[in-house]
Amino acid sequence: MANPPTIKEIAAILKLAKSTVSRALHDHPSIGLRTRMKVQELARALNYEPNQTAIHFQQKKTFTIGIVLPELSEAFFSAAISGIEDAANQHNYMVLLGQSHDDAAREKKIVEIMKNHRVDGLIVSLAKNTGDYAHFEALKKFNIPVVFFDRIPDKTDIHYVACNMESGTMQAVTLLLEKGHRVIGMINGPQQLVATPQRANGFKQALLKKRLKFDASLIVHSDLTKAGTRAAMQQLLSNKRKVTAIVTFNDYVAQDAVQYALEQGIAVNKALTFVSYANLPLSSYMAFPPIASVEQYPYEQGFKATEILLSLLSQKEEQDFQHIVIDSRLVIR
Amino acid sequence: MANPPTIKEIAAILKLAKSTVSRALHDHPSIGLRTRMKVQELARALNYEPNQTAIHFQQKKTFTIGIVLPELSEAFFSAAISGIEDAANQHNYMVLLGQSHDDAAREKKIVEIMKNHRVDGLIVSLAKNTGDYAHFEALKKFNIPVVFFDRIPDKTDIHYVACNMESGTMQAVTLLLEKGHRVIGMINGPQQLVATPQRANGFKQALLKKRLKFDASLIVHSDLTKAGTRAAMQQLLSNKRKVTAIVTFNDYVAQDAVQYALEQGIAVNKALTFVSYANLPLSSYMAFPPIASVEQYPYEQGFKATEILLSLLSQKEEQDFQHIVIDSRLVIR
DNA sequence: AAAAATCACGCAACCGTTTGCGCAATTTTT
DNA sequence: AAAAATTGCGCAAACGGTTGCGTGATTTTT
Repeated sequence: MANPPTIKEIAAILKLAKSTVSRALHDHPSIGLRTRMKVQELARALNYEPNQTAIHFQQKKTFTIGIVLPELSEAFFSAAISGIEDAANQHNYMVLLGQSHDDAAREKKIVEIMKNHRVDGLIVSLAKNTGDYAHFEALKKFNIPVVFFDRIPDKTDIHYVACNMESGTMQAVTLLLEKGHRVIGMINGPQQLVATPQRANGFKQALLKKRLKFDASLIVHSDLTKAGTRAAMQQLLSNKRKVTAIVTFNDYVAQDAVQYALEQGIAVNKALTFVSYANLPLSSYMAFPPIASVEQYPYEQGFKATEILLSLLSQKEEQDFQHIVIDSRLVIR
Repeated sequence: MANPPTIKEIAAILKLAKSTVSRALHDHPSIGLRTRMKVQELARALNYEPNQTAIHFQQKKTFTIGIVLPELSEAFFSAAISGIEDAANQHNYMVLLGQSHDDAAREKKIVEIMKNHRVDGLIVSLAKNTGDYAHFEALKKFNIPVVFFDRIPDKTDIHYVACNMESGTMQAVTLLLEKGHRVIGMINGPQQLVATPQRANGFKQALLKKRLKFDASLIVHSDLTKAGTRAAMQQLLSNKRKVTAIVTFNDYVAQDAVQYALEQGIAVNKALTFVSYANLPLSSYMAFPPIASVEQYPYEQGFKATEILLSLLSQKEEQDFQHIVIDSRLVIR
């Protein structure tokens, strides 16, 4: 048939009311066993399937969650989305996708489109230049909960899942210290990312614990572009002290930093040792991989964020703001 | 407000009919300029946004395309999905996501859920054990077009986008021949994948062109697992002739093959040269990357598949089956 | 100035499903 | 056997838009 069968058609054939058919299909107790059976039988025979768009419209619920993140082709996010999709699927939710390409304006547009599509909730990892959260605030008024993960706003009146970079960073720096490094640099990320100060703190803590002085000039920042990272490297390598180890913001930064070092004729992981954060499950294939990486559990973050969102959706009342922090962990190669 | 403003509310405030408001918002010519302005002004003031679920229901169209593929965390597919999302977004379509995890049963379930959600069309890359296409046939009856990409069914009454491996393989083998290699092996993939014979053909063609004899024992097969690849390597290296170059099915296979070679004390890319297929955009970071890779254009495949799907959606009449073949191309490192 | 054409808007049905309420028929209670 | 409770089903409204058709008011034509 061109058009799928509807309840109305079933009702007409059986000479019943639409409402009766609807209830029969839902095993409503007020419908007699016989008619219930007849209806279900015919429905099966006709290959009837409820029109979800009608149901969504009527129930004001779409069983769809939107997910907005910077870049699907980044390994970290593709792992996260995998976790999101798995969790959603377990609860029979669908996943609507949108990538911001790290552009705040596009992120805003996507959020609005998703709002109009009436997603039940949103899972978001911020674009790196998102500074204004108005488009997310607006969702609260429409009763669309948002759960952030990884790249989260620096606020407390939100739900989020994140990985605490402090512990992992401490472990990383401690490892380097134990290996004898005394002048350790860090290429940190943009200031507006929450993870940036966390890394800096972990860095300082590790030094503090060993009663070593912290030298602020050893932490430089990259905007995560190749050029930004190269500039950061240049800055670090021109430090008056000789840097023998570097902690990079993530594996992409590590990539570019290592490349720069090689160009300068530096023996990577010998004269200059690298430690990074495992955005990439594939970093093990790098030609000069960092000697250790801080695992950030993208799949788990996505999965957990989705579970929180779904629980928010099932409770009618406002819930307390959920702040789930997964501890990062150093993985030594 | 708890509830978004509706057309009905605007109509009530302005003491107009719903229909008038609707038309005014759409700049329908039969509405006077003054009322049109007034309506649009109020709509803006109230922050009115049409309820898409209502529109979808009414128009029997959701402006959503479903996408079903094996594994989001595989680099190839995550690049493809990126292309799909970009193309869809350009046309104001949304993307519903589902991963089959290479399980035919799950694939079928996802397709059905998407059908019920009334996606306008579907983009699919098959699970590797999908042998039955009934769940896709069923969609035709519901007027939901499907475009396959990369992992496509072996049929002609479908739309698809794929990458022809023959040309790239020829280029790869030709490169090796020009470098002086005379005993070239190939680790090919499972027989049921369409791309497998294509690779074999490209291999033979390249030899033929140089008037060289083809030795069937130099093509071995892997089931794409690590063990399968190692067995294949063993088989190749025990050939009575000394293999000096190997073409591997993809970068994962290359990974395992290279590892095996290193274990055997073979100087990779010196005593034994590797060429592969770039499923991984990140293969450039491998410790011993193949000297060249056949690019398969996942982003472009996804993008093109989406464009085809959208064009199918815009034409009311049945269209001829689209078979787009993108030529693979050798990329030398 | 009367007839015709045009303009600007309202009425009502429709998309498919759910659900509160009402009511007749049947069964149970006194 | 009459009253009360229960059972099984139908009626109709509602969700928020879109659209064909009708109609009164205004403008144009002759």
